[in-house]
Amino acid sequence: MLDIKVIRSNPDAVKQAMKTRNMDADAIIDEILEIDVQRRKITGEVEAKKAEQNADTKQIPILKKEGKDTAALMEQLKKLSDEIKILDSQLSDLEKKQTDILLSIPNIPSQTTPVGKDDSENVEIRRWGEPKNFDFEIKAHWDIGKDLNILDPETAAKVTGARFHFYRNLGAKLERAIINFYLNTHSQHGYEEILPPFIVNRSSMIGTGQLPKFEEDAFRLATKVSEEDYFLIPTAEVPVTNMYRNEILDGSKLPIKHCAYSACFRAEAGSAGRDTRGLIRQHQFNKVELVKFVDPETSYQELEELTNDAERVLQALGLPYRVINLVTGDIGFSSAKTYDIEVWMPSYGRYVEISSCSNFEDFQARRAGIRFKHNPRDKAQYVHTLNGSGVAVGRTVAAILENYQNADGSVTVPEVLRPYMGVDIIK
RNA sequence: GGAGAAAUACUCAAGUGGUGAAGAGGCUCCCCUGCUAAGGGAGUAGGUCGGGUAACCGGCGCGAGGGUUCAAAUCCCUCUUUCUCCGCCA
Repeated sequence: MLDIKVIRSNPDAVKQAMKTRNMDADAIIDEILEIDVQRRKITGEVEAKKAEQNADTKQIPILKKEGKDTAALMEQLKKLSDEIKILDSQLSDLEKKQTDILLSIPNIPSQTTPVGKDDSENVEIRRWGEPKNFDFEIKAHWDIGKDLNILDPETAAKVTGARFHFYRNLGAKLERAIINFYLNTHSQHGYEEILPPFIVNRSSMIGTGQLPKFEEDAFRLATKVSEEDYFLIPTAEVPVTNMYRNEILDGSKLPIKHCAYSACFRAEAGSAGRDTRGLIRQHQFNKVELVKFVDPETSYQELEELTNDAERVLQALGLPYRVINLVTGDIGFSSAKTYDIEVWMPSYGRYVEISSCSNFEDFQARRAGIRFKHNPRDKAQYVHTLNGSGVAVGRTVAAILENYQNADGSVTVPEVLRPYMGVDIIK
């Protein structure tokens, strides 16, 4: 959420920033400014009346004690009270409108995010590893998985529906090995491991920016567990970031770094027909997420380090990848700057996203109320939040099956995973 | 799922409709002291919103949201969480 004060003091800059996201927000910014003027005017009026009410109300017990008649004063105060009620309800309407609009405006891109229309203009930052040249006809991971009897989407289609998978045998074991390898690696590099709930309430979804705008992408539970709406998490970012919702953190504890495994659930509402085969685009997939809460002054340095931390596991697996800097027209709703890490996928003949590392600056922190103080007497200020996949597990399986496939249909297990798997080869 | 109790500041905790939400611990500062402890004194309701160049002024704020009332921590309703007991359960 943007700070209304920023919009108030610099509306043209905000409008311009939204244009770089391919969003014409001129009308909505003008509307919110008008609401803001109204809101502050009525706030002044109602607070003056409340001050008067408070002062006069205090007179009543004094007058009563003196044995004087309070009927006239009480009648007068009744009128004042009615006026306050009317103004209060106008005010809460305006506040709600203002908040609704603020929640629907995306973050302002960082100055270091390149301006560009769409993903075709994303800027490649670096590459690691060399895509392997195969001297046989390569197979896509879904065919490898089927032939080795380790991936079974057909049974999942019967049991659940499209875009779900059963993993079997060494496939299941490979997925589990990768999760363990990722968590072990990240927790050795200063990330405290978290195993979060996979269901969150509406406030948490708003806190990280999935709601109110993208409800159609989320799985909402139809069964009522409580009065609150419950959602399946689209990423561990949601529960882990919201761990500190409405808290004031001790500044000396920053940066706080967490890694978390979770299953992730996405409706993929707008992606019908895309990546329908294989593990690339599923309604449920596994991911290890990295989340950081940092001092605003260090957040861009922290983004570089977080990206490096995600890259580390791909390097250890020997999977070729590249890092790209997303342009303003391609970054996500809550992000100010995003690096995507794309892994080489032989069957696609190109790099495919396997991690997305973002600095949200104070956008999520303001929504979720996550602040810090260095000193108890300081004014609390918003932390900067960052997160990145470290990395997507299902896509890692796809990349391993394809990049490590052999002419005989078997798949070599990357060396770092062998202690977890107990085998060198899947055949 | 059933029954009961609770939620007030960093912690503990008093407060059954009325002018400033007690008190204690802790913390900060000061005094005393060669230093530390003990002792003495003062401060300490966070936070947020609005106004103001500022000092400051005002509103809100007792788990959350509504309601009653001139006035709500206090009365009523709904919800959330925690605890105790019963039932069920991996």
